[in-house]
Amino acid sequence: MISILNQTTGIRFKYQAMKINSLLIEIDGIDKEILRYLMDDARKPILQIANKIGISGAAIHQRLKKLETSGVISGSKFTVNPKVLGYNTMAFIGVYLDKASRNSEAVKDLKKIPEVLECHYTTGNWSVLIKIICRDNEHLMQLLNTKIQAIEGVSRTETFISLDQQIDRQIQL
Amino acid sequence: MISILNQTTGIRFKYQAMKINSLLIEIDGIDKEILRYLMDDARKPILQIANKIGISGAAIHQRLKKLETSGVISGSKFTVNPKVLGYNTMAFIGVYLDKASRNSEAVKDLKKIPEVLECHYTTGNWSVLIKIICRDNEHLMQLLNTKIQAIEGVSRTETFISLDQQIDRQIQL
DNA sequence: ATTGAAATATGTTCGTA
DNA sequence: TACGAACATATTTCAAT
Repeated sequence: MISILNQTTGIRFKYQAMKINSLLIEIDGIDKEILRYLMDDARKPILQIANKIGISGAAIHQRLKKLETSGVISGSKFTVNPKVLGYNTMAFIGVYLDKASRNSEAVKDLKKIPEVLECHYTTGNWSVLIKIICRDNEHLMQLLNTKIQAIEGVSRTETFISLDQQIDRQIQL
Repeated sequence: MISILNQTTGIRFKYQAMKINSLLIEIDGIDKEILRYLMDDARKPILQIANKIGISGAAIHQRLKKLETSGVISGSKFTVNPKVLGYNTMAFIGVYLDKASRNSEAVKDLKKIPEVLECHYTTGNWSVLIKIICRDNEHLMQLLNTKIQAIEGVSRTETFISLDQQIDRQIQL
């Protein structure tokens, strides 16, 4: 067990140290290498990864199981290209709620809008910042006027259209 | 080949129709159902999906191939949980560039910062809006002071810390 | 933690409707 | 498009180190 000494007060925070230990998972270089392959392609065969890294497939399999049970891997997803389906306009919308306490109800309503991809409870002027995908500007306008502004407690919105997403990636290992 | 008749001019726009055809991919209900399963879990066995939907595995396989070659599916990814690795602070940063023409160089520099997950060229006050993942507030501060502000052309930034990501999903089919 | 080999499960192709 | 059966790959387990 690690304890941290506060230099000013002289008090050791053992509780704090324990909390940090229970949350933080350590992964080594081989784990990182395995994950780098699978973060790029979830269906990459274990044996191909094994050959590239130079350990057996069984070892990779065992490490992956550990990474799953420890929660490092939270799942796998097929990624769909919205543009091919006709969704060309991405936008960020800063939403003002007249009472911050309305947040949880507002989020429930936002979840019902399929075009809403992300919702963040943020510091700063807005109550929440949302990311949204629409077919075009007209669709975006309709959403703002008939869905977002219609949510109880929403007083005002500020919209930023993403003309080009220049970076899109996960955490780098 | 489809041609579109302009009622006013009487001219048929074959070229336009072809262009629309090449961009917009139509997918039917079965495709959507297959994708819904795989967007949730890229490693879900085809035969399990086949049983749930009520068609053969070979048919699913054939449809998936079509969805891949048409570009509807852009890949598959293992998703890593940043919190478990000690990355607890997500933030959005609005970046002002003193010249809009600096954008492409600035993006190159931003790509070199591993903590930057997204970068959007947006309408509105900022030149770009970036999404970033950090270990904690101190790490965020260091990044702002030593990496982001150090990029040539960056005049000012506005930071919004995400205290809680309440929605995180792909386009809904 | 790692291995190779065996056992099981899954993906892919192909002839046919 | 869809099917089922045959075939090819991938995964998981296991005994041993």
